[in-house]
Amino acid sequence: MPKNQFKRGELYSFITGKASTAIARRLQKNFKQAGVDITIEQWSVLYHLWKQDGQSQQQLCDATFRDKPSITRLVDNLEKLQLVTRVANKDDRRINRIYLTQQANLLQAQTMELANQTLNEALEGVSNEQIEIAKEVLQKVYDNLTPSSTL
Amino acid sequence: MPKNQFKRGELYSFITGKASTAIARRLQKNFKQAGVDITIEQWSVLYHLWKQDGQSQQQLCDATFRDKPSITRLVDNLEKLQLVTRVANKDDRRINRIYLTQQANLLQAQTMELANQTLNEALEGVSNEQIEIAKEVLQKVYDNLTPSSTL
DNA sequence: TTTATATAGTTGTTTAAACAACTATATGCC
DNA sequence: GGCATATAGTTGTTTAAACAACTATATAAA
Repeated sequence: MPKNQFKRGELYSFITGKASTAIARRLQKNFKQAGVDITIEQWSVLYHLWKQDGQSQQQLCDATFRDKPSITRLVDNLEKLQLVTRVANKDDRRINRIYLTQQANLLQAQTMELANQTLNEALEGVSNEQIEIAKEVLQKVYDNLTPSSTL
Repeated sequence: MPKNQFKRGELYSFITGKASTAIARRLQKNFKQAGVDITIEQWSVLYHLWKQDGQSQQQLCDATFRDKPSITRLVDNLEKLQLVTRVANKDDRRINRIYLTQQANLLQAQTMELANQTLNEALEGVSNEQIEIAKEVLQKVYDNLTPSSTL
């Protein structure tokens, strides 16, 4: 018999990612209420730059699980908002390094707090043990489906 | 102390839904390989119509967790593909009922099989107990963040 | 040095999401 | 009946994702 046979109805929510969609919508709403006028996708790029500034666009692709055109355009929009700057690399002129502006750094504490708050809203009533298992499952799913793990 | 304090790094994957994105991409790829030329979003509408045909657009909004403009345009595109038809309701002329075409019904068995197969790829090596807990957590997150549960 | 190949990033096109503003129909109240 | 309000659906606009095709630079091989 097949390893995992899904009862109808179970299948759908796993595929559509209703939960993560709900989290993203709530976070966007919380940003808006706080007067933070950036998209969640833009924030996700800033998030990785706060972890390490000056990453190349390719590094941001890997970090954010997006393709190169998506990052090109997100960086375009972040540049228009004066939150990052592209700096051409001297040694390898194919590479742009992306640096945060002062304006972007002003957003860090506030938005990280909003993200934490949003996750607390989302996970209200869920035990740490359950969260731990859910995270493991989601990580395993990701690893199962992401080519780099099979190379 | 706060109920759930997230270590940095844990936060990100929950918000971005990397796992569900990965599943959607794999399903799209599996559709393409099988010569099924529809998007996952279009499929998600068909999925709910296969469960119950003739739903109104509003019912499809609720079922697919999308807003009305999104459903309007998905139905537009599904109509262009001749997979559904809009039928104006006699009693209440505001309502369109959406009906599957024969062509759409031909896709049901194949795409449901591809979806099951994709989930099996995704959940390889994950126990049923873990899956059960992950599902509970995701459902709880959804309920926590979805207004209807608070009304 | 020339040529092939790989890597970094950009551009074009289609589909979809989010949000606001809109039209049309129905319902409830006076 | 006439008016306010709610509901169903559409349209416009911006942002983003996916995919293919492209340019520019670097590396490796001949």
